[in-house]
Amino acid sequence: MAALEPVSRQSLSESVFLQLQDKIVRGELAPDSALPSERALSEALAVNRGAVREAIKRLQQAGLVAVRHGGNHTIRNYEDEAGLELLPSLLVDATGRLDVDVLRSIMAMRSALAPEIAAAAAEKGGATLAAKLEALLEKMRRSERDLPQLQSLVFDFWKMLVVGSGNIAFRLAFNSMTKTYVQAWDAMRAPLEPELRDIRNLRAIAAAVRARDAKSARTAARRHIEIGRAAMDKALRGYK
Amino acid sequence: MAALEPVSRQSLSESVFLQLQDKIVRGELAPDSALPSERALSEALAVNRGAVREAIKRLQQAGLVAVRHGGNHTIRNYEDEAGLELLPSLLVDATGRLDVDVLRSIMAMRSALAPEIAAAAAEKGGATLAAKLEALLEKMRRSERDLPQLQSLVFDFWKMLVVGSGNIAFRLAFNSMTKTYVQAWDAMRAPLEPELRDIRNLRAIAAAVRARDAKSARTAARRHIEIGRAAMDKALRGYK
DNA sequence: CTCCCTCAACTGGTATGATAAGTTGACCAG
DNA sequence: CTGGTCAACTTATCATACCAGTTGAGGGAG
Repeated sequence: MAALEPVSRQSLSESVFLQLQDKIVRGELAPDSALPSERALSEALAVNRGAVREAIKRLQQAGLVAVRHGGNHTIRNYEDEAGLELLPSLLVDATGRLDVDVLRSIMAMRSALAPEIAAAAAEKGGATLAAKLEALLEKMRRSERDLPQLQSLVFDFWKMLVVGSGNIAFRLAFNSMTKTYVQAWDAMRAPLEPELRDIRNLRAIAAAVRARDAKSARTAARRHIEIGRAAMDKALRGYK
Repeated sequence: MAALEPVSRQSLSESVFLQLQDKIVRGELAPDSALPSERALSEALAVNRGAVREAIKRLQQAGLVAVRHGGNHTIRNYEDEAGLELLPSLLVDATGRLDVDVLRSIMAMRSALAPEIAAAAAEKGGATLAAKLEALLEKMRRSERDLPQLQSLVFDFWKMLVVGSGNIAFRLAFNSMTKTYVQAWDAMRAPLEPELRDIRNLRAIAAAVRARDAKSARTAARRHIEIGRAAMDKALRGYK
């Protein structure tokens, strides 16, 4: 039997939040325009005002609306105000389609961060971290035929590097990126296959971590990531 | 008379959110432990339950607590779950003191992103963007004696590059970083002065944008940022 | 006529109490 | 040990007040 998953339950405020967020991100609610009053929203959405307020608090935190006591809430320009945590909802629209521009943006960000993450991990790392990485590499060797498994292991490899880097900014950014990846986890597998099969450079990173050689770690990571980026570029060619 | 600022008014749910967030980030509320019930919290904090719920919704979105209907909410490990938007509250504690480890992390992240931002802007850019950058450079030349003004202009320069890069991931990450910077805006001015006065490399970036020369833009940005990083490292030495 | 004040009619913010729905653990029957 | 029932928690939702800030229309003073 296939793995069972918890049934997804969505709270009312969650639904309201997602619906409003979507309308804002799609531009259906224009920046600087006023949001309907809370009372009007609660009536239009057929929920109580508390649910609307909870949703709006989340929109406020996400930087999508500005709140002002006494006046209507206003839509903010998310490109200027939102943080990296908005990326997942930009990558896929309501129908589940991927936005290729956003995907390209993510690949560029990956290329920027990965080498420095590897370098930082190499500086901080040492034998303990290297051993864990090597254990993962061994598992990868045995999963050559199982691409999904390989994908998962490569992800674990990077997570380990990120944690090992001891850099909280990298780690938080990685978390944000992770939430974005899961949206496209399956879709990215095939285009990224060349990178997933490039164990050689991952080995080089692990070796560099063991040797505390930041420079080698950086170049190996750059080479590794560049494989995926080129492959993805090729797959995306012709999409605008 | 000094510039007046709007008095800051904080809603109840805002206060509750900040207080709980602080306790979680400081480890006072341990990961995987249960949050007091909403009713208990509203009584302990002497606010109505709606305010507590609004705060908890925000904590949930920030990845700091897991919400479960019927059971107590539980604290999550923010290092594994939170996104980049948490960085500001990690940088300064409740008393306003900066965390130097976090500051170092931010400097590393800056070093990773800036060169790629400049490169992407150079690829996309062209004369229009270059003209705007050059206008900023001219203003900088006239603000040599006014360090705060210079700091603000250099920031604008980078913002322009980020927007010009056309990369939404870079832009959102920049927004998150910005919210972090403002917390330490004044404190960072002196340590970063050597970087702020390094107009030469900024000129090189602008020229590279005009020439659509991504490679030159990248190296100039790297050189520029590295000046600040080295200066900050020096200023932070001995703080560990 | 213009200016300024007042106030009513919006807006969001807070408070309270009731009810529905989900979780947990104790207990008991088979 | 298994499965069922139930009581005592919890969060989720709802309805209805009332407080507080903002805005603009209207009326009176100059």
